[in-house]
Amino acid sequence: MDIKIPRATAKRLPMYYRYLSGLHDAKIKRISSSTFAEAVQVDSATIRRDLSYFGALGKRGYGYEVDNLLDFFKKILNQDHLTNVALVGLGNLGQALLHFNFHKDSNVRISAAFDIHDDMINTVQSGVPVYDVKDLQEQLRDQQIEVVIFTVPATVVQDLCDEAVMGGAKGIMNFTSKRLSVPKNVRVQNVDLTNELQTLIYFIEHYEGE
Amino acid sequence: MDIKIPRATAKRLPMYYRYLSGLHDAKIKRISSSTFAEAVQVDSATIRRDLSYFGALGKRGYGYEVDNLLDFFKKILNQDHLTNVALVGLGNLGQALLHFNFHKDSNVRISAAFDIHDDMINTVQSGVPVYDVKDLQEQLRDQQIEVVIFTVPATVVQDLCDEAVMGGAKGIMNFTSKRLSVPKNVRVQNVDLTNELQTLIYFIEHYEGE
DNA sequence: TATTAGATGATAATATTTTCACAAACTTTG
DNA sequence: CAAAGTTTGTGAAAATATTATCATCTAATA
Repeated sequence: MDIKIPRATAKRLPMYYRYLSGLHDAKIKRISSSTFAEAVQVDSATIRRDLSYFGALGKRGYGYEVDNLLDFFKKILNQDHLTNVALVGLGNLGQALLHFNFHKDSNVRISAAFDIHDDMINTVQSGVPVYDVKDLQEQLRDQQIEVVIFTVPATVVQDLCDEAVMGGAKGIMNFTSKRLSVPKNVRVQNVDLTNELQTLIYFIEHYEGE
Repeated sequence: MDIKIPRATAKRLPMYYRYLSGLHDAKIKRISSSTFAEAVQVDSATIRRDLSYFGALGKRGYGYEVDNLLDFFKKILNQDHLTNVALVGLGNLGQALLHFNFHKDSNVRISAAFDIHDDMINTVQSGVPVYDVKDLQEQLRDQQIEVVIFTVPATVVQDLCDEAVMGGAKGIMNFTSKRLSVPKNVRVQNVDLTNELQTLIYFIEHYEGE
């Protein structure tokens, strides 16, 4: 279970998992890498390669057993237990994420929210308790939350991030454009929407037809 | 201006632009690749390499002139004119994006929104007119919009995407977990939040300390 | 049971991206 | 103006990631 697989592969795993879930729900029992490939828009050779890092999961001349694969991914992706995460910043985006049902097919749940505004603090929004952002460190520690999502202004995110790390955070999802500096045992995932959009536009202009 | 630069580089450009904007506002005149590197968390050699694809933009023994670089990036990233985009689906996430001010420092503006609900259609939300999603193709064509953001349920996104493409869309930003199939002259950028979060959790569990 | 079509797993070949390391070129200073 | 100190730009090497190929192996069928 401690195999080191390429990052690029790791990034594709949740997508694979998602698709397999769908197949399972549709009661489809087997899948070939080429069919799989078409659905998730990844080359079939890449899929076989990705899966083979974990050992021989498929049968030659047959394909992959959906339920097998799914069980396997469940363990690999920690989908067999619930992961609680904290959400810091209840502006527009924060609110949207709060409503957004991660739990649905991902076993990830926002279990605590933080904000700076008095009228929010100590209320319950979409079933999630809202705490004062001042108590971030303390609450993370008490609730043993290791994953934190930041939807706050870029100007304050580094300070809050430092707090979170002191509270024991191991994973940060950063929606601001500020790049965070963290100890190297902490992982940051940046989701910069403006960035993505600009990249998209750049590609349209400069890589036309490819 | 038609130099083919690596994709990996292209993805970093908006981030560079953003950081340079900040420097400009702070009236900082010069920047070295190593300082730059620390701020955006990219190796300095990578930055120098990235910039060098566009020619010799820096001065040896001195660094890069902020305003020079910025002007350059403005052109490269089409920041010298406004790009209008359409937003399809005004659920939680859609609403959040509508409020979200892309325009602020990016010259990208949501100029049309689409939804299926009667009570939304023909209203103006956050200054943006909302149309019936039935008219997607027609409106995109009329308004010459080439970039479309989808924040709709995964079950309908492919159909709407087909409509958009017929309406002339060249770039799609897809917030669903469904991978879209499009003609190859159309570019898709996937932003799958569940995916990102699961990847983050995977990395925390399996790549501890690195 | 023998045969064949189909599909994986493994390996090899490419392609891409990052990093290293240093000469060349510039700035600054005395 | 010369020497000392910086910093770029880039060739070469290393690290990552993708794609192609093919020798098996399985399932199905006659």
